[in-house]
Amino acid sequence: MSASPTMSEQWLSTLQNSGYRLTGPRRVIVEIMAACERALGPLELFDLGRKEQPGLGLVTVYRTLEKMEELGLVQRVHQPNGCHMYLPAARGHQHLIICQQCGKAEYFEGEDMEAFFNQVAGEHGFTLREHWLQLFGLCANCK
Amino acid sequence: MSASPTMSEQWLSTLQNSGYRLTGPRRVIVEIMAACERALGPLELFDLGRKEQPGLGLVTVYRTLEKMEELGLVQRVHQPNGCHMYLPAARGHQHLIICQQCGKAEYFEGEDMEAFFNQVAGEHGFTLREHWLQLFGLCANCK
DNA sequence: TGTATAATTGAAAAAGATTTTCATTATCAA
DNA sequence: TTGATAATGAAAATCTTTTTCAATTATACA
Ligand SMILES: [Mn+2]
Ligand SMILES: [Mn+2]
Ligand SMILES: [Zn+2]
Ligand SMILES: [Zn+2]
Repeated sequence: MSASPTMSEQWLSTLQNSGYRLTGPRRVIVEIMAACERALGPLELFDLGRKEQPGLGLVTVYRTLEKMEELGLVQRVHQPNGCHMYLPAARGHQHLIICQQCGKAEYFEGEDMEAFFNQVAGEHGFTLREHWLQLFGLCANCK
Repeated sequence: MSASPTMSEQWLSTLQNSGYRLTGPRRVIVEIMAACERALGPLELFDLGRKEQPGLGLVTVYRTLEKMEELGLVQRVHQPNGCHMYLPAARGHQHLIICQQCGKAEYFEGEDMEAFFNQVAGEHGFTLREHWLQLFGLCANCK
């Protein structure tokens, strides 16, 4: 009777099945991100990771984020200042609402908008290839 | 019989009326941006500007963009890589559709969406303070 | 018209975020 | 157990943007 695999175990399997090796630093980073409810920047993740893995390098954080993004495990959050933060990826295509105070992030769907976006693009003679929608505000706790 | 003021003359007046001085470098940057139909990055703007004003410094480009943004003359375009580009600002709140090939940008309205965004925020317990919507694709020329 | 003052300029240095290089170490298939 | 090779972290390099600073210039006003 084995318990259902945790999120971080799933992510580690995904990495391994994709040909990546499982290492201490990688495990720590994956475990933190898989359990994360708010957007984290590379430096924040680095600081959290070092508590578990003192020798951890910031480069490894960047490299692991890159792989997790490539595998669709995490997704980038665009910040107004240009820096990026990361969140566990939503399944399917979803959009984000992010608390400007504490970083808490939640996903929402917007199927109805996709049609609207395509229509707008068509009216301007554009072929739509990508879109970005993020809402910013204050979460229930922070307001 | 004076002709109606050009866009760049208007922008220069706005700068002057806001207490900023009119200088050669500033004029050149304003003239390029006011006539621009595609999103420009600071370095591109710098290269264009140097043709008119050989001694121009990149710092002055950044500083002038900052002032034009503050006065609502230009608006930032967020790029996926984190860097910023700039466009003449739309009047009122509009959204952008940008060509990934040539940078051509057009505005579109989305009043109907604002209500939807507020509803989404409310459902998640958030108070909405800002939103970002940008569409990316290929313009008629580029596809 | 000069002149004083404060704004503006560009070079250079600094700051930050991210990426690259490289020698060493660790994983894992055989 | 071992060997090929992936992964690591330190350090250096990149790239964009900001700050500092001494010299120059626009502009209000005498
Ligand atoms: Mn969407
Ligand atoms: Mn941005
Ligand atoms: Zn919050
Ligand atoms: Zn185009």
